[in-house]
Amino acid sequence: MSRAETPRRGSRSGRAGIRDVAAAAGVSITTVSDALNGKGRLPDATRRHVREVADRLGYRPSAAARTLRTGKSGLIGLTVTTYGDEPFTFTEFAYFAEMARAATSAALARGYALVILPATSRHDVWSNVALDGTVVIDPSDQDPVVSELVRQGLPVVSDGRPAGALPVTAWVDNDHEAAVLGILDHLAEAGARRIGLLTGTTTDTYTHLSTSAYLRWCERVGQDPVYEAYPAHDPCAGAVAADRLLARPDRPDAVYGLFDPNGTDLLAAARRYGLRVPDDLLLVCCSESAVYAATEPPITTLSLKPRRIGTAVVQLLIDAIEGVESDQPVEQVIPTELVVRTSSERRSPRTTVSPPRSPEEG
Amino acid sequence: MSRAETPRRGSRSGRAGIRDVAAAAGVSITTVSDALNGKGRLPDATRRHVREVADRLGYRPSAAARTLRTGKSGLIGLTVTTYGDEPFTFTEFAYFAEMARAATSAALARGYALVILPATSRHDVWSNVALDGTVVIDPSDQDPVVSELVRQGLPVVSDGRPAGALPVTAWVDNDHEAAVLGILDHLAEAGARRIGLLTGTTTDTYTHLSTSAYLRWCERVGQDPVYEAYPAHDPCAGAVAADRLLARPDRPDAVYGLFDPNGTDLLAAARRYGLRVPDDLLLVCCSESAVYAATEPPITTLSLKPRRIGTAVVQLLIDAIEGVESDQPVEQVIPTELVVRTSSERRSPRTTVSPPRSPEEG
DNA sequence: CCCGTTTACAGGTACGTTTCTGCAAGGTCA
DNA sequence: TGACCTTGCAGAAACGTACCTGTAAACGGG
Repeated sequence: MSRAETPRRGSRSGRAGIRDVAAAAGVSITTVSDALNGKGRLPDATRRHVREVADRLGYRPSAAARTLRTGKSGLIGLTVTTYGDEPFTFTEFAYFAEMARAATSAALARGYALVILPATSRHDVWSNVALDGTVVIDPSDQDPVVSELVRQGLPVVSDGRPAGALPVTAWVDNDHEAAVLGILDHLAEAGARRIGLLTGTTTDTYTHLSTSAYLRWCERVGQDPVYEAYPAHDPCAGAVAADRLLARPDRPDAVYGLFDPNGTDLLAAARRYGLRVPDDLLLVCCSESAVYAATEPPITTLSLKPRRIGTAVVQLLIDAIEGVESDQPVEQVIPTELVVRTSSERRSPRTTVSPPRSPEEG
Repeated sequence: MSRAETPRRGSRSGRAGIRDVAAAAGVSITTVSDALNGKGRLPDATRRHVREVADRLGYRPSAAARTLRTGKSGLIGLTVTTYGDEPFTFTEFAYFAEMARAATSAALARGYALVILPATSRHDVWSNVALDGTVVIDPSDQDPVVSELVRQGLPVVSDGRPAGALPVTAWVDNDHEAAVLGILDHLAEAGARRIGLLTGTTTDTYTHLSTSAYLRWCERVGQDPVYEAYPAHDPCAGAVAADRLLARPDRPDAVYGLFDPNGTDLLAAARRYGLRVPDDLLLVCCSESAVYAATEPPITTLSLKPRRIGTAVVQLLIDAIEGVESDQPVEQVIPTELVVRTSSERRSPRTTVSPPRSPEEG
């Protein structure tokens, strides 16, 4: 035992370890651990004493050591899709911010913290952080990150229905097709004869499902599709595409924009062409932003309820981390909410906001 | 040595450990570690061989063990102020989202990941995660979290000049006073005779500095202050306050709004009172949102350059974590940018829309 | 008074790395 | 040929915690 010679290195480092607490309290390491974690059989006197000494020394247990020992880190990954260098998506900016906020809140309420990680890892940041599970947003078809995580046995919950046979633990999504059909019916009811779509060139599930729902609706009602697609990650391209759409010879008398900024872009384009909203042009866009309540005129929006999605995703993930293993994937569909405002009310341009109408659910 | 009896537990768990790699490659643990980390003196043949075996086994080093051993986790905390249950601030929503995005990006580029943590910890999430340092946003006067972090010897960099004698390692901020003075001068030059302010009731540094700069400017030019304050975290209160401001008998002919949604709120209020912008009312607000480029009319905004702030904060923090200890606090002031649009141009109300801001940033 | 049981703790091992130290084998030079 | 250096690797000690396994002392019943 060369222990006697080493001069008690605990006090060297600034931080006090569990050993220092044990020595100061005159008990063993085990007793300190049990006292602080509420385990073992200790009289309350000892427990209090240990706790008090620990407080006095400013003892903070090492998260790394605890994680190594217990196998649980209390950390949840949140993947963000990246366009070029920047993480997060541009198009779903408010959506993502709201969703992340709800997810953070829900995670913290259950004692977990969120780690923001890029869907594509340049450096291997992924293996540098011990995760208990991961939330992925809109995973692509054969996402290598997801596969790797699943292979490691980590639970993965996705926001957005996984494309292909991606083996996620659970997923949460809206019924995008129903939402689009609901909007198109709403516009038709308001008197629209030719409904246009502002969509994206990207191949993500949201864009794809929404666009194909639009096309099927057109086919059903016998309308020629009128749509413009643009790279949704480019903030400038949206305004240009909105302009193109209204400049067409077969100009639509109603437009649904799939992305958050489309509302202002379409409104500005309509002004340039002298089109009055909603008299000459009905407008709806998918957005979580509050600005559309105060525009002139206020614009009808479809909310994907990111708060509920963020909360649900985290709850499912933590359940999978802690709880019973339900080996079959859990799927959860969150209803969307159409906030009807003046921009889509042709007949009676009231200024009051209609109560939110939720489309039928699947 | 009871080693011989224990039946090689490495293969039990799903994940392969460094021991399994060593055994499979026919070398020692040391050699595996050295080979994978580029340390030690090993011939390239050995290095390649080990790497290949590790790949074949799908070996991922345990982040917890590495952190425990090295003392570095590669994790940076990002504190968000909370109002009630929800993290993030409402008022600086776009600001925070942009800032967090830039911070995430900068951190990832240097091999670090961001952990979102609440400024107030209900559960002790803080001690459950091993941090190398922390970014705090707008720390309050005697922030207990910051004090505790500093006491632990962790570097802390704040977005926003620390109030009081908060011992942060470094901070980054705008020159809010100069920004406000610049805006007021700009409005006065455009012909404003009585400039109003839409401000907040909160006591944070941004609100306080901006308001007192306004008051001093009023004193200097001999104008009676005309301002309304509201709880900035309440999204509805802003519209009400904007209305109050324009309903006053001493109605201002120009208004600066300190918070992001103030632009749309003021514009809507102006419409209700039949005030034309910019003819009857000049408008400026502090915002990072792109919608103000497409409103009718486009609104002049002050950008606090959150991208640059987020990047700078992270760079300073990582420098402090890794680099030379510059024992004196590093202070960095980021210039603001006034994006002049129609709403503050009295003389020449052009109808051209300013070009949208391009994603690349200085 | 003795034995079984509970109480209150201590010892020691394992979690999976990194890294310091050691140690043969082979080469170089006087 | 012996002293000495370099190369190529292995052994083993930490890092700080949690928990399993002991084990004395106190206690109660017969």
